[in-house]
Amino acid sequence: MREQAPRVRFAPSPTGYMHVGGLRTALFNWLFARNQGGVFILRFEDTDQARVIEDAAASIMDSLQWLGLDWDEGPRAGGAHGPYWQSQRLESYQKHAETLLEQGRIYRDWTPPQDLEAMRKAAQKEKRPFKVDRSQLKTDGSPDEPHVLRFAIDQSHDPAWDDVVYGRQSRAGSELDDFVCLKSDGWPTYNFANVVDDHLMDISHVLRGDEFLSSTPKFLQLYAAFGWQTPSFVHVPPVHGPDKTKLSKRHGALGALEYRDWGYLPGALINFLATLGWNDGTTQEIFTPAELINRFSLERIQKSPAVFDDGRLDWINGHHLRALTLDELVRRAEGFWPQSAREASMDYKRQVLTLVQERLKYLGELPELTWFFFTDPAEYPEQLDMDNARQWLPRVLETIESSDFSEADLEERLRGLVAELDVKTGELFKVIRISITGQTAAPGLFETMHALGSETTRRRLQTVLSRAREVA
RNA sequence: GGCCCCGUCGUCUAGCCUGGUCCAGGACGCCAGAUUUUCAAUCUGGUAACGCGGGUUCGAAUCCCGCCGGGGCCA
Repeated sequence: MREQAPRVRFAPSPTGYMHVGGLRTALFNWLFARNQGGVFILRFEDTDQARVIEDAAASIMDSLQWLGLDWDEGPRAGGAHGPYWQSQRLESYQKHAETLLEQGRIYRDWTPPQDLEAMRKAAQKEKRPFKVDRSQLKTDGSPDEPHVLRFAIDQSHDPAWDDVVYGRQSRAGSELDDFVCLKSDGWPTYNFANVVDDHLMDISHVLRGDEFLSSTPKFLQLYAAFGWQTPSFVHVPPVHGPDKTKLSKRHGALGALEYRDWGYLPGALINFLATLGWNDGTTQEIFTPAELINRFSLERIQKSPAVFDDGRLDWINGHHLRALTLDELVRRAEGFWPQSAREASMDYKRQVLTLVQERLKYLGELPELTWFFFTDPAEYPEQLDMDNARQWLPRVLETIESSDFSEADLEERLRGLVAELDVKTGELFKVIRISITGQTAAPGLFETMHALGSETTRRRLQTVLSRAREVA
């Protein structure tokens, strides 16, 4: 155990957008680093050239930035341990492989890929586990001929470690097989590059998905071969889809930027992801990022997988939305307004936001919730009773004729009308509501009328009245 | 197929290490009620779980064993 501030890294492969599962791993790394006053490093593992996608890295960085997961070292940030792209560190891998080659811990293997494939198939056919058998490999040849560099597992060394999440882990050395470190084209495998970089970047805690649990023993042998100190390992359980398999793009798992575009708040998504597989032991459900940083601890990370439940995300997001000050909400809402709101004044939009704030689950709902504040309804739901409209709307227009259109005055007059007409409040208000909003559900009636103003309110009531008369 | 990991309400989880206070607590969802001009928000109540079987023990969600189920890695 080291005394210095921890150094952690998030090391995605830029092979596509990053969905919420990967994001949570990044979040745990970040929370831990910030909680401990440590260093959060971003490194791109782009050694699988065939799978690298051009804009993926940029999209991943944009996602992290949007969420506020700032990294201290990495692309765009720099740092003393760069470069932070594995594709730019090839020489280093070759040099380190060379070292182990000289020590006999790595050997050259000229076995043609098709031979290896045949062995694999044979094993499968005989239903026995496939394991690379050194004696069957072609280990002599000319260094000029294409070959791979393979790590020689020490079968007598049973790797063991104390996983921060999963506890004591160990594996028999005899179960491990010699793995490729450098491919014939000189590029490193994930297994090799990963270990070399974590060491060179002085990573103290390797916090990553639990799919690496089973390859960790191999890594441990590499560390030992190099004589390097091993970092702490913190494997985190996967995020599952509704079908209880690891969340993937096949589930339609969204990326952070899509949540951004739907109008989710970064703080809400962080709140949600942090509590997927971690909790602070209290019954608190809603956290600000600062609170999460304060309370985060590796000890309280779960062992079991957690299903991604978007209903819960909506609830959390609604909560964060309601907690926003009006100014903040106005700022966040920019870009989510319906087209028709373009000409509207800022004051008016503020007024509208006040009315819908407690109804919003995410900002993308803004158009459907507010369109009628900017556009006259063109059609009306069938719940609009035309007979009632024909009968009552003239009286409504009369009643509000001299109103100053303050909420209080509108309320007083309309409630008075209810008494006069001797109808149910809900019945009368329903006709008015539908007439001015085109909807059966809307913000409070007086607030809405007040916001729309006298002229618009009258015009809409008049329109419905005309229609009602036409029908009759 | 081999190896590894996991298993508390539909979902997120507390509790498990240090057995009794747990006929299992909180939250989302759902249902009902209150409020009420609709919707929402809010409040109140309800719904619902220790995978199964053994064992240890006066007593097990908690400890041990087996099984079953799910997931991951290798290929």
